[in-house]
Amino acid sequence: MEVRRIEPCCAPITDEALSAEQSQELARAFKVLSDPVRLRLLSLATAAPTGEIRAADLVAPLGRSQPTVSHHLSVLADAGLLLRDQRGREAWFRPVQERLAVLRAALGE
Amino acid sequence: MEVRRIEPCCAPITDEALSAEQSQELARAFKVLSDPVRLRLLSLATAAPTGEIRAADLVAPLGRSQPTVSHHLSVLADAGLLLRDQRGREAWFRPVQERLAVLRAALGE
DNA sequence: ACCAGATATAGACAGGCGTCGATATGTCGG
DNA sequence: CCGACATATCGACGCCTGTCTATATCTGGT
Repeated sequence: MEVRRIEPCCAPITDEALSAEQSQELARAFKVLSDPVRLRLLSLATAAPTGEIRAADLVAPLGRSQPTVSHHLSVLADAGLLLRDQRGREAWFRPVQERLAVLRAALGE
Repeated sequence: MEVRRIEPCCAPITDEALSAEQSQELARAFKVLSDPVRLRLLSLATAAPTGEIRAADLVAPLGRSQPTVSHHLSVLADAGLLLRDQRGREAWFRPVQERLAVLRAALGE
């Protein structure tokens, strides 16, 4: 999907007009959030009691195949929204609040 | 694109896990923001001195055809992010801050 | 009435993306 | 070592979406 790490790129879109490059970068970021599976993964990671989730535990609740879940986790990790922690053969993920904050800030206020 | 009016649908994704339906609705909303042309239209509307923009004035700056611009304006209007004001043969648009606030709230805090 | 301007609609095309099954890679336990 | 488990990668398929040209619709002025 051509995912890039989400970085602060511009003033809130309520403040001033975006350049072509800025709008492209922001659009890429929002595209990461534009899939229901990824949003659920993100919310499940945040809602987890321990603050982290294991990839294998997500396949059943999401009703998607293991490769599909793995794919979406990679997209979220590439964007910096999830931090991957490999422990032996298991992959654990925890959310990175600062990345979400970047997008929230881009929406104004 | 199956665009629906953006409405408050759920607690911030930082607070609790999303249901399948909630994640689908949120994903639809973010999909509207996942295109650079639409983000620019939105920011141009907000940055306009008078607080509104005319469709015809957006074709040249965006470098897209008139039908393409018209299409994206419709998507934004269907989502409720822009309010359409038809004046004779001209179409004027003004941003609706509350819709953006809904998405900002969904990102937490 | 007519013409020019502004916008919307229709249809077509290409590229992108989510999804899957099959398979590879890597890891732990016995 | 070897088998079971966890995850990643590959290749393919189908749908969705952004884009265009061409055309229709509507409005305002002359």
